[in-house]
This record gives sequence, C-alpha cells and structure tokens, in this order.
Amino acid sequence: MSLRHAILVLLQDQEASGYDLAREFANSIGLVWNATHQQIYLELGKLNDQSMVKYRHIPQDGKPDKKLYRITDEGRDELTRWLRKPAAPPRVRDAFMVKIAGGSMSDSATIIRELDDQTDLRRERLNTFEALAAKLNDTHQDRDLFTYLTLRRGILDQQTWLRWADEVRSALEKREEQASSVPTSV
Amino acid sequence: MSLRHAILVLLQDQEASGYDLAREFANSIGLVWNATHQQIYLELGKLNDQSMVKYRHIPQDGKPDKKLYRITDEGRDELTRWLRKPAAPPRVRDAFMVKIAGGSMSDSATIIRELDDQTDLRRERLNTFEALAAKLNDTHQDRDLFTYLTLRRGILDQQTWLRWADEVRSALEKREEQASSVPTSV
DNA sequence: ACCACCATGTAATACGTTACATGATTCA
DNA sequence: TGAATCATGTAACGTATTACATGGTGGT
Repeated sequence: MSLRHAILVLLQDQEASGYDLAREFANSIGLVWNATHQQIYLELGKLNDQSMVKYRHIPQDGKPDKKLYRITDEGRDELTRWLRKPAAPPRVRDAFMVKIAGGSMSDSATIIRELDDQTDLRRERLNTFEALAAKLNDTHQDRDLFTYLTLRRGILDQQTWLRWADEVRSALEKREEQASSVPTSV
Repeated sequence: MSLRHAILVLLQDQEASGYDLAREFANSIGLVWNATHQQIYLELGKLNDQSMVKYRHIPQDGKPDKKLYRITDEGRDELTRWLRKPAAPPRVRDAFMVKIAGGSMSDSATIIRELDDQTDLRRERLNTFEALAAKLNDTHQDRDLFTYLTLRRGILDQQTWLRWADEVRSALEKREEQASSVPTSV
C-alpha cells in the first residue's frame, strides 16, 4: 500500500507526468519498488481525488497532451506521517528460490541453465548501479546521499547474489560427480 | 502465481494439513515465499479440484479434525513442468527502502531508530538460519543440499543487509555533524 | 481469567496483472 | 515498412489482505 508513497517521494523533487514516473519506476526507485504504468495512472487519479497531488494540463503538438503532477502540502503531510511510522517487513516472493528449495526434483543441468541466465541479469544490474553510484560521488547534496545509499543496497545485493550463485554451482558440480559414480541414484 | 508450486514442493516430502503448511510458510520456505493460512486453504481447495493433491480426513479427539493432503502424480507433473520453464524475476516491494530513498525528508534520528529495529530482526533471522544450517551439515541427503542452499541465501542476505546498515549509520552520523556545523541547513 | 495452540474456513475489499485501445512522430 | 517513443487510459480477471467466525485443550 505504499505505491502512493513511492510516487510522493518522486514528486518531492520535480513535477512529473505519469509517463515520467513510470520511467523512473523502471530505473531509480524501481530498484526498491516497482509498478507498471496502469498502477501509476490509477494511483495518480486517487491521489488527485484526495488532493495530495494536483496537475496542470499541458497541450503539446506532435505528441499527446500530458498532465504534469506536483505534490501538495497535504501530500507532503501524508508522506512525513508515513515516514514516521514503522514499515511492515517486505513479503518475500521469489519464484526462483522456490525452485531451488524444490531442486531435488530437477537435474543439475536445468538448474544451472537458469542460474546462468539470472547471473547475466544480475551482473548487468550491478554494472548499471555501479555506474550510477560513480556519477554521484562528486556532488554532495543531501538528496544524493539517500540515492547513494539506495544504490549501495542494490550493489551489495547483486554482489551477494553472485557469490551465492558460485556456491550453488560448486555444490551442483559435486552433486553431479556423486550421481555419476553411483549409477542409479534414488 | 506460484504459491501452488511452493505448496507442491512442501508436499513432495510429506503429507501435511493446511495448518502444517502454514507453519512451514512461517519457517523454512517462508524464507523465500510467504503466505497466510487463508491463501493456503484456498489454494489447497483449488489444487484438490484440479486433482493435483488429494486428502484423507482425520478425525481427532480433543482437537479439531484435520485433512492430510498429499501430492498426486498430476501434481508432480505440474511441478516438474513449472521447474523447467524460467521464472519471472521477482518484483521488489520494499517499503523501508522507499523510506530511505525519500530519506532527505526525515531527520537522521527517525531513520536510525527504524534502522535499529530492522537490525534486531535481521540479526535474529541470521541466528535462526545459521542454527538450521549447522544442523544440516552432518547428514548428506540430496534434499538437504537444497535446503542448505536456500538457507545459505538467507544467511548471506542478512549479513549483507547488516553490513549495509552499518554504512547507513556512518553516513547519517556524518550528515548530523554537517547539519550541526551549519546552523540552519536548506 | 486469559492467552496460545490446534484446525478449519467465509466474505469483503484492496491491490496487481494482462490485455486492449488510440494515434502522431521519429529513426533505422 | 516496422518498431520505438511519447502519453493516456479502461476492463477483466486473478491474487492478497483483513476481518470475522468457531470451539475444545492446556498452560500461567
């Protein structure tokens, strides 16, 4: 229920359209909360009804018209209220890890194939985050500090995942050896 | 959509009631996928309708009757089919991290208070996982290997989180120093 | 007395996903 | 010619959360 708060956090900095927000959810804040454009437009509608945001209608030519949203004082109040009360622990829902937990039903090759795919993805992310973090190191604004800390979390997370994947690989290699030394395993 | 698969993974090993499964979702597999009893009973109903599980009704005295579910061949087929096709990347939804991203609106003390609460929680989890992993090291069954790998993921995750929290603490301490040296900051 | 544990469920509501829909512009 | 970008939305469906409901046993 804090899609609304993620939106308000983004609107703190600048006026933005739903489209702009969707792009940021695919990048920066998407690292910790993701949402699709449908959810965003819907939530912007609700936030507007509750006058936590307001918008100006911008006609454009060559492009569709857009609505530029900005946070209101009520919105800012809601944000600070939310920031003060403790957040519920995030619910975990990692399908890939369910597969690992049920891994004894798969053969090692199938698991390793998917592990390698995920590894590529994580490595890419790590590069993206590291590049973004490197850019921040020069400037020293208060907001950048929190962007930096968010990125740090992402970086450490990817690194840890990659380390874990290495452990899985060597464990599965050993498993293969044992499977081949004992002709038909139970 | 893989609550069903998480349930099937659990039923691989033993016959269990909805209540038993709920307990395991609060422990072992809850590390990677969590669900409440309502979801579980509902999903067991659906799985039964689709004959992926079946149950025996066990009357008890002193306690309410229960239904012991077991996986069927159809259920096992469904599981192996699912295990073979790639899982979608998990979507992140971490409210606490949204707070960090919007941290420039809070004062450091408020953030650190919540950080400390989360730290306690993570440390507790780390201990639990480490204790469980230590128990596994003796036996060497194939299933234990995957339980171990799942636990390893949890352990590395908690450790990384704790390391990150330390970084946040020192960054916020520096921030405080700067805030006090410059009387009224923007 | 009261709380926790065992064991199952229903119902209302909120939230999220997928598919559908439109239409001009710009770049390969 | 076809895909991507900009920009907004609706509708149907599926999943998740919260609250409600029941009732005996065993421990503090």
